[in-house]
Amino acid sequence: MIAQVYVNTKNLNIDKPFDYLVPETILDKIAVGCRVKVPFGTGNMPKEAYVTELKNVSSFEALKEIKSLTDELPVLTKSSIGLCFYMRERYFCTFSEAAQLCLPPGTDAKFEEWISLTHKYFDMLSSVKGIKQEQLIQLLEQSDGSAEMQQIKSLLGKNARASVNALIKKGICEKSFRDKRRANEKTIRLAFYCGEEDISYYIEKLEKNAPRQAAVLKVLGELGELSVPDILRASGSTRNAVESLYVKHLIDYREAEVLRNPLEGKSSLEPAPLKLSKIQEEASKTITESKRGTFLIHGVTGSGKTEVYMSIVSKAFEKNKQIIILVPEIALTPQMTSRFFSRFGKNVAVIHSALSLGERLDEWRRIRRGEARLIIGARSAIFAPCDNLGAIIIDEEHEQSYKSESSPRYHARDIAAYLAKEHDCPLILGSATPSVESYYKAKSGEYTLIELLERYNKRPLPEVFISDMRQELKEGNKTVLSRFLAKEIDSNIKNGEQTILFLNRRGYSTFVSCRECGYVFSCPNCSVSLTYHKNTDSLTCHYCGYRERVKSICSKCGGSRVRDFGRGTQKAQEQIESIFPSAKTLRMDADTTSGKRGHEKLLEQFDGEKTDILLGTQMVTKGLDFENVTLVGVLAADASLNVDDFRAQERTFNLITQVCGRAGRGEKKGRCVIQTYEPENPTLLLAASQDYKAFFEDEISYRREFLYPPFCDIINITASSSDREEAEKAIGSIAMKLRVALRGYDNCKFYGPSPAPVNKIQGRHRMRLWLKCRADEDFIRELRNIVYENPKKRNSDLSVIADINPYSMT
DNA sequence: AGCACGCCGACT
DNA sequence: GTCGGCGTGCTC
Repeated sequence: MIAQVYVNTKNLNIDKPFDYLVPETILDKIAVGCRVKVPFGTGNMPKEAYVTELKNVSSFEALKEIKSLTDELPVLTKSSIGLCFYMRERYFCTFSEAAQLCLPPGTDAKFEEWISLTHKYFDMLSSVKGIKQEQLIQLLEQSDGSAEMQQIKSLLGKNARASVNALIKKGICEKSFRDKRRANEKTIRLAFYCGEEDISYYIEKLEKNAPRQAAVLKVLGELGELSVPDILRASGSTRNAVESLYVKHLIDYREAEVLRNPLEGKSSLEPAPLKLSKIQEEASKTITESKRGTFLIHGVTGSGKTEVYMSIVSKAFEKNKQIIILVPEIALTPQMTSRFFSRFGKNVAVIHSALSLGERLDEWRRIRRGEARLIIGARSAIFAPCDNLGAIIIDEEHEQSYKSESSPRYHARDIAAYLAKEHDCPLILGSATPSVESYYKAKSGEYTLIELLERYNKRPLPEVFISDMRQELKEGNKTVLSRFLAKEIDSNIKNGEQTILFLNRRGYSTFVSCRECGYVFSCPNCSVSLTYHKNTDSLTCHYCGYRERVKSICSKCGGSRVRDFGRGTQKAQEQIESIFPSAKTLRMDADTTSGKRGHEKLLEQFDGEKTDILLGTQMVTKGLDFENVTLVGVLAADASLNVDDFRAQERTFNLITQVCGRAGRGEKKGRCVIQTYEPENPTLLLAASQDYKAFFEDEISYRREFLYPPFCDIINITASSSDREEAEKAIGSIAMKLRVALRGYDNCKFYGPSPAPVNKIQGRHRMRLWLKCRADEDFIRELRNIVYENPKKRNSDLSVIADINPYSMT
């Protein structure tokens, strides 16, 4: 038998099928989707590879043999193999880069090459020639006869391999390979009864003279296999007693894997019966009865989307199917997951960023075995190894976090669409503010639109006020708070109600500049302005981490009027604390929520302690649900409105909608204050009246007129290299070929090539070419050919990245 | 990528 | 002669 495999590599040159002979020993075990270890290349270096096909003939003659089988059972399902090929085409990545996302976490094999001295090396030393060979032998002698190839390379430099080979030929050295795995499944030793007679026979027999041993057997008889500590706890016996039973061959041990369930210890509550409103019931019915297709649930905050999801899950469970629910990482709070856990108990697998590698592996295995049937997780959970999907749900589908910003640059929505089609199951998108793309598809009939526009408890939406900050400035108010907002906060503090303030900036201020010449302190590596951090009194680059001390003298003109510009959360906190000295204020941003559970801890603090004001960045806009919050303030709506991006209006609308959703979730009515220097802006006005449909109509006509998604796809091609000329040359040749090749396509528009908005990151020069087009299969294939046939110099660090419908153009 | 092979100049 | 730098082609 012959196996066709793809090797584990990021290199496109070897990302193609290779054939290997299947050895007799694994003939009955090997299957498509298994990982194998194969000798690869002239050096026969061991490499991990994925079996994609089993066959009887090959067009190659000199086939090598597979070295060993890694998995007893296939790790890649048929469906994930198809998905990997799809991603390989669409996202310009290798098969194995795509496969990595589908595979059990932390189990990829890394191989080390070790060189050691042979037993008889001493007799051959006379044949050693040259300094390098002597150096190598010296190294090996000093390190107990063997060393890792990497170490040898760093000592001997480029021709290390030649010297090693020479010594191997002479019989002085030999090479071997060791493999390393990151997260092996944790195992535990279980004891079980293995006597010949019925267990009660021995219990009776031992009762008199060895009551401890009898007790052990009793426990094993009742509970089956147990770990030794568990036996001792349950029987009150001793280690000696257990050992004696082992010597008597009445018990034996076996290794078993331990599942570290992250939900362990959390109580499983008796689920309240699922009560659906008529509208919810109808929504759920529409979806479950039509069995396939894409559904967009436009559900305002508090309309009870979650109940609809639960009902869909229940129905899928009845048919023994699995379900994936994607939520933004930030929404994976215990608050939210415990609702699903209390209803579906041990069937739930939750995948979030705070899990350890081992915990992730355990969850993966539970899903693969079908023990976990409801999978809740962020973006990458879409790759959960389900072979029996009954539905995929993407909550808050407009969220940017569903787009991967590193290779493979996929969008979870696209992957979900592919999988839903493969498994012939429905895909459900849910949002209070659907992405313009999805809503357009729903309106044009490609998706089925389901509207849940009534708040569950008929509670009114918060009242929204707009504060004109120009007026404030004119009248001498230079603080971050308008007088109206300040008054509202004050009355909230007096009433013992809580306030959330949202500021779309991080750190102390955005940038530092000289007021005399206008010079902006920027990063020497990345050409972006540096951000001032007060706690370290330093300027930091948010791209590369570069840091410098703050200077009081301008480095360009020598002027002394160097000031920070804009207001960040730290500065706002200071001002707010001085305006309300008796109030308790908490700040929430990337700096204060770092570390495991940092985010969670902060929220507990806000909920539990008597905190008046929560001040923060993006994080405060999402998923927080506190009854006592009755006032929400957007300190600088302009900050997100004036970003150089065609989605700026959409983002601002979403943001304000979400922020407003935080107010008045309890009995009391909420208020929301939006501060801006542009109070007549239509997006702000529509956001204030919470009119999504009107906003959509505005936005879609703008997208149509200026040709933006959904009326086109955007493809971003970035060439970067530490050699600026090389990056320029590469992007230039791609541009030229693209222009020729795409002449036949309508509606293609080129922009560039030009330096990318951030034209240097970590010493690499970045050139950008982007285009508007229809990214269908043919187009992508053509693009793939052009991007990758680009001749690359041997020793260059040139990289060319293509990104379909990126969210960030930096 | 990582390796071998082959070609060329510098030096024991 | 031969060591070592570098360009080219191949990996089942």
